[in-house]
Amino acid sequence: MPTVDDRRADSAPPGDADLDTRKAAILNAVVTEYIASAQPVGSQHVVDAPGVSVSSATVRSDMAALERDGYLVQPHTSAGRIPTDKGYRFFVDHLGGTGSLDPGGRQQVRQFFDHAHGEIEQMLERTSGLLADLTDCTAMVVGPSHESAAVRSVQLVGLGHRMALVVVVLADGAVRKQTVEVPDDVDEAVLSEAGGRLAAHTLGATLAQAGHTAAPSGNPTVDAVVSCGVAALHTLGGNDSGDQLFVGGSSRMAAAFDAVDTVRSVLTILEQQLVVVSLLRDILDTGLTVAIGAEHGVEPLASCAIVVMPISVDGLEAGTIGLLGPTRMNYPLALAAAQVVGDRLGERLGGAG
Amino acid sequence: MPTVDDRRADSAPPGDADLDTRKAAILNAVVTEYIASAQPVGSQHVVDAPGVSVSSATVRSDMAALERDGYLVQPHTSAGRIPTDKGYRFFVDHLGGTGSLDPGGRQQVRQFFDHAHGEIEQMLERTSGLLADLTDCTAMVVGPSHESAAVRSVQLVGLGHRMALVVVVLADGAVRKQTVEVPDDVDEAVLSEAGGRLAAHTLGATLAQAGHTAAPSGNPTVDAVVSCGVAALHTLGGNDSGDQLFVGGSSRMAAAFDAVDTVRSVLTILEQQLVVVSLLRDILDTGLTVAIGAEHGVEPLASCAIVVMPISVDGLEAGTIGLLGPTRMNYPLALAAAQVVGDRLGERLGGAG
DNA sequence: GTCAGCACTCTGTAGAGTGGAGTGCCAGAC
DNA sequence: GTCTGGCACTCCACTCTACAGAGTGCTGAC
Repeated sequence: MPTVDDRRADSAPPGDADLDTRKAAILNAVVTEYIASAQPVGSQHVVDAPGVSVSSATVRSDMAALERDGYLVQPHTSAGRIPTDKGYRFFVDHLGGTGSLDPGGRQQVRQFFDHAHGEIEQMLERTSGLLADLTDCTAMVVGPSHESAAVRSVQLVGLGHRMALVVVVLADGAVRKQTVEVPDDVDEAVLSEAGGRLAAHTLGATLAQAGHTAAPSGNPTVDAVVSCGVAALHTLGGNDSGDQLFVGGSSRMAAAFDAVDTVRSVLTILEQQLVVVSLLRDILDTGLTVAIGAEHGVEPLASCAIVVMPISVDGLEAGTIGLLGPTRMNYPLALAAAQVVGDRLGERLGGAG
Repeated sequence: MPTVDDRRADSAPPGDADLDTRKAAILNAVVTEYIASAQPVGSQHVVDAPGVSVSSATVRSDMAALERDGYLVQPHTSAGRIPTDKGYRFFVDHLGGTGSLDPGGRQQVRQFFDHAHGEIEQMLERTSGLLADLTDCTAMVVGPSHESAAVRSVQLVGLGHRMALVVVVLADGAVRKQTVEVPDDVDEAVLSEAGGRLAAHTLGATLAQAGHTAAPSGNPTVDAVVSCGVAALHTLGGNDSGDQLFVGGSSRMAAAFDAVDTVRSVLTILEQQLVVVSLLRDILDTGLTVAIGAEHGVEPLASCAIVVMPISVDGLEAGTIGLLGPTRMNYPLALAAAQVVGDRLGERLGGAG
């Protein structure tokens, strides 16, 4: 009597990559319908899908095969099927993959970038809102890293009360500041002189490259202020590891799940900037555009999928876009939106910096 | 036969203000237990509370009176009671009102401010996290408004590609920047000259006061750059209405409610900076410290309460702290935490600016 | 004014019954 | 070999009933 194992051995080798055309069509239909309805999909619902011109009985047997191969699961016997992570993966890689934005969405993107103005931070913040609106996902936008930007200007501004501000402008237009305490007897002239020396010391290098000491002047007061400034620059250089993250539409996560516990744990992750930024980076580094379910390895996000898209300016990476949703998110839409918005954002950043 | 209305007329005038001592003790006990358990409180649970040395039957009759007067409600006949907004209001105003932070919390606050460093924005951001940790509420921190801060320094920095950056330092240490497009033939010398003229034009005034035109120099190129700069300053002045808002611990809202719909609508509000900032402002303006349920008039937050606390530096208001939780939030704890953290933050901002 | 006792009400849960959606398998048709 | 209609089966979701438990309001006595 043939066992289940025998039967599996009979079928196509489990090395996947290609399902036969009809199975692929069925998987496609199941994923599409499940994304839309969030309900397990039965064989009857699949019968009318394009590429599936067979009866429900045949669909059932194909679905059973898809389940054996790990693309689908049944929540319980005699229920419809829902896609596994592997099923979504196949869908993204070989089927509905990328779609395109509907005309309304394209219009929205065009309007946004036509009217976008203001500084980069503000624009990134609003972009996260736009993406969330377009896709109904939570959007994450990581700004360009300033690590490699050269220092364009260093200035010391007195604030009174023995406090002064070191203001650094980087070549990409980013501004960094750091408050420093200066000796009592410092006047504008000393600040200005010290500022000049700081500038001479740092200009053209990156913040991280700025040395720890500066050449002494004749004036001990100036030297004291300069060394405060150098210390401040160093602090700024050290802090700069943390790229800027803008999260938009976190309320969408509450709409995506009906278990309030899931919502809470996902939100907890989103509050940790460092975790989010390095998560997006990790996904990009593994060469993926979409990380589904357990693929990204962050346990509380096991029921989520993440779409990432680098923002490139003149061929260089200048930030990242991320979209977070349930594993049954609308991948074609999310990919299209991330692509379009990422491109436009890249052009824009290139034009402005 | 006496009607319900007759009975109400018999009891103390509904002008509230004072309940008799035992009723107040009972209300206190109900609120306290409901805050802790989130379950309707029955007469039996109240019997042992301090100030209530009567039998459950008597408690029941008092609770019925409290219900008639609008302090308590029953979710259904034969259930325990839960406090109404009016009940919480009485609790906050006349009963458990303010408490004090437990030693662990006080320690946490001390440590936080001992180790806090970095720029103000970073500190406010982290403060929102601290408050969320202390109170298990979502914390909102509004930074000082820079509207009235005088301009300390204006600088023009070239970025290449016909772009330049106007960098403004305000007396309170805030830095504002705005990218401007400048004519093609501008070199460092022109930028520097134009920067000097901009500074002379603006120094000492607030951004909003900065005039629209500057005195002409002899050099038309410089004048062109200066007028770009003036326009940029004006833009900056206009943008500054939006105070900075930092929201921490929004995941706590998911833990506070079990209806995922409520969570979603509250999160949606939290995403709208403008709404949140003006909400906090409105509450402060009406002279309240706590807004409970419908009191603040924002419908989606009807099941929430908000604790607000101004941050004052040298007697002047320099920001706001807000705590958002369910109406059954721990008011004594929230008030104490807001008070302590607000005070420490005020001292700190005073010392640094 | 307070209290013990009692009848009453309502919820939450467990168990039984039922309809429906969906499956797996099989024998027969192409 | 592949596909199909038919059929028996499974399990969920829903409804209904019964019942224990928590809590109340009322009443008559102190």
